[in-house]
Amino acid sequence: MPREVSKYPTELELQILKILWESGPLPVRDVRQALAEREKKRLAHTSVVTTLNNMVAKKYLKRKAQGNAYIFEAKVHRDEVSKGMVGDLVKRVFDGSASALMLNLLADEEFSEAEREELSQLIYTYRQQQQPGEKK
Amino acid sequence: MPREVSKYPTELELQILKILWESGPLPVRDVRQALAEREKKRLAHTSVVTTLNNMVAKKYLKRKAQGNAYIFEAKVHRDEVSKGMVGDLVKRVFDGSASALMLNLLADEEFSEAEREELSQLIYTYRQQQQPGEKK
DNA sequence: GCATTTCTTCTGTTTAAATAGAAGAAATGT
DNA sequence: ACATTTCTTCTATTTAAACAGAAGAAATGC
Repeated sequence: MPREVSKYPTELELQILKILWESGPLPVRDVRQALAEREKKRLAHTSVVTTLNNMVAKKYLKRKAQGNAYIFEAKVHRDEVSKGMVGDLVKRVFDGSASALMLNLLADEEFSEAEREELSQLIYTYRQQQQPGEKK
Repeated sequence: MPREVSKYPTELELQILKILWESGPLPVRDVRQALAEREKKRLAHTSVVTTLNNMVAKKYLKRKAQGNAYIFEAKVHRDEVSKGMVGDLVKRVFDGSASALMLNLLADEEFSEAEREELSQLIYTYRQQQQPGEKK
């Protein structure tokens, strides 16, 4: 059995998703240009087309005709993708423990004092949202 | 240009690393058995061998002769790998913002009240370690 | 009117990863 | 002694992903 289809976007797919999340529906040439400018990724026009069509097949994008060409638009939301990818990492690397990931982040990442302040604030915020006995 | 070698362990490689991190140096058959038991992954003996040797080539593992066979041992530490993979995710998905990942985690993951308590504690702990003016 | 540009669809190449079989060396049981 | 088990090394197969070129339709410049 060979490599299976990845459940989450690949590197290039993610770069394209980011472009479309930020700059709405775009035709191929604009996606290509954004890849060149923002990711320093210089691809042939047809390479971008192929990838975009693959992404439509994978349901990451939808496309609609505009004049004689197509424009492509993200069909998945940024938050679902992030959530899925983080969840996957938590499962695979930290055996399902989100706290373990937190710990790793706190220990390794360089947070400024301001950021640490913000983070503990956030924890309190989310804590208060979760009332005792609340379901779902 | 085709797929490039991933800088971080693939799924199977990670499963093997976890086995070796926890159960020290092991011969092929024990790795194979652990994959079957713990990951429900039932591979031919030679498949495991091939992967282990690839991992030696990638410097993830080292092997040494024991009697007529080899035993394999993790050469990379769990923390470096976790750190690398988390850092990669932060960079690719959250454009380098670890706080954005934190926010995502807090918003999406189901933390218990006790875990939230523990997390805010952790933030304080790490904050205190970082003295003003401290370098590195 | 025709050359040029602009798209699209189809086909093709290359490599990593996943997986495994064949062949052979060496130790082992009886 | 020799069949069997146990390892190893080498070679092979399959597919996804990352590209990109060829061919053709259709709009556009002048």
